[in-house]
Amino acid sequence: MFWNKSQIDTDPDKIEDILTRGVEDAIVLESIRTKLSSGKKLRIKLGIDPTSPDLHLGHSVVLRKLRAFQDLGHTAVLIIGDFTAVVGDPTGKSATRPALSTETVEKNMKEYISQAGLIIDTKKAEIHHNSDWLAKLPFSEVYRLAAFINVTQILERSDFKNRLQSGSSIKIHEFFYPLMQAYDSVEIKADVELGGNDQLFNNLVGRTLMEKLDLTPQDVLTVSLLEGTDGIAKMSKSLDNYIGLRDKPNDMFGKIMSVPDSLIIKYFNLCTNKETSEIEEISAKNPRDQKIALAKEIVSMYHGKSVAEKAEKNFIDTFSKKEVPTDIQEIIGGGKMLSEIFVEAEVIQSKTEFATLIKQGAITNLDTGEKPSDIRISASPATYRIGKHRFLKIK
RNA sequence: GCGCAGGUGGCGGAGUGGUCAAUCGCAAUUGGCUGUAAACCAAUCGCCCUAUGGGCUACGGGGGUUCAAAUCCCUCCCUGCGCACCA
Repeated sequence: MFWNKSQIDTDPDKIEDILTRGVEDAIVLESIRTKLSSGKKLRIKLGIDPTSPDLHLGHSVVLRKLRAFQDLGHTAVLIIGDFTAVVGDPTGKSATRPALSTETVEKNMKEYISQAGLIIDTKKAEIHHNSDWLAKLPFSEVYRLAAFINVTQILERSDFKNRLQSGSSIKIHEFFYPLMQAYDSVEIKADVELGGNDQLFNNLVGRTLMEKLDLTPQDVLTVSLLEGTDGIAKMSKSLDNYIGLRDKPNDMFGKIMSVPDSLIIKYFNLCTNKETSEIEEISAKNPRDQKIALAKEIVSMYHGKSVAEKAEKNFIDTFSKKEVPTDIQEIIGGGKMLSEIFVEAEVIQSKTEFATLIKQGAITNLDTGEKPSDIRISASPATYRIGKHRFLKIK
């Protein structure tokens, strides 16, 4: 057996799946196909933005794509953009992004890698910090490289274009962002670079730069961006429309159920391993059942099958049958005011909120079925429901 | 350095001496409808209290004028734009 060959899986079906599922752009498609079929071990680059440590399903899309390459035996090369994070990536932003401290970056990265481990095999991946080479690059070299990149092209990017038109500032260092990212590709000799579709431009600069430096230009494969639970904007923590990979099973299940119907199939395609045929089968069902299948599938992926089944049961009992969930947060009453206990348990923000909720009839004592109307009632042992999905058991 | 325009609640963005805890939109919360979807209707949306009322804190920071300031003055910090400097 020729171990150096046999390590790479060149199954045409798997290759087609990689090239199509969730893929937005493949440049150059034929080239990637050829590379994948060649049996050569490829270096697949993914740049990581170390600004936020919490991964969500949005991040999972590209990581899953990377995993697919790993499964065929290729090398995942993660580039931690520690150097670039200090600069601030202008992509998609309407304003200059603030720089991060190196300590924050390091802390974020540790967490990031640990969470990415839920999807890719981080032990087999090559991990680099781009400060390793970017920080050492002499200015003369930077200057030389900069001559390969055309500002007119960069200005075509809508984010820059908008800022230019509205008269807001664009700093020179922001122009360097694509260049730096491109240089990463040069440095690690990437065969294929992955990214979200919003990164297409940056990734293509990598191609250009490699070509100019007489390297084989990398190919670029971008995946679709995933909308968040609001169904409108790209999933992101700052918009609070995200489903975190580390979310508690019940939360995860609930959040997925709150995703608009129109996105169910997209979620299936981008976030799960379900076969296309299976997805088609599911799409024939009514939306609620589709979504339950989706939620169950995703929760299984991150928490295991049995936990997912429990989450499903919890969901159906609590919301469909309107029963009381089984695993409710518990707290000792100790004769305090109910409002105090609620604040203490962090199910509400303030006593003022408590008063509002009481007024609105949002609080129910599930043991007696009563809705307290007095703000100043004491916390006797009982189970309370606050609004639709907050529960607290007082002992 | 000079000039101009700004810094208001999670965001956008009104308000330019009292009627401002601050119009409005988005987001959020709650109730209704429901599939914890969407859409729609209604209400709420600084904090605290001895609670259809009262108090406190808040409009970049600090100080001042005034019976009274988010609103006027001084000062500092920050952001953007223009000019100058430099080349």
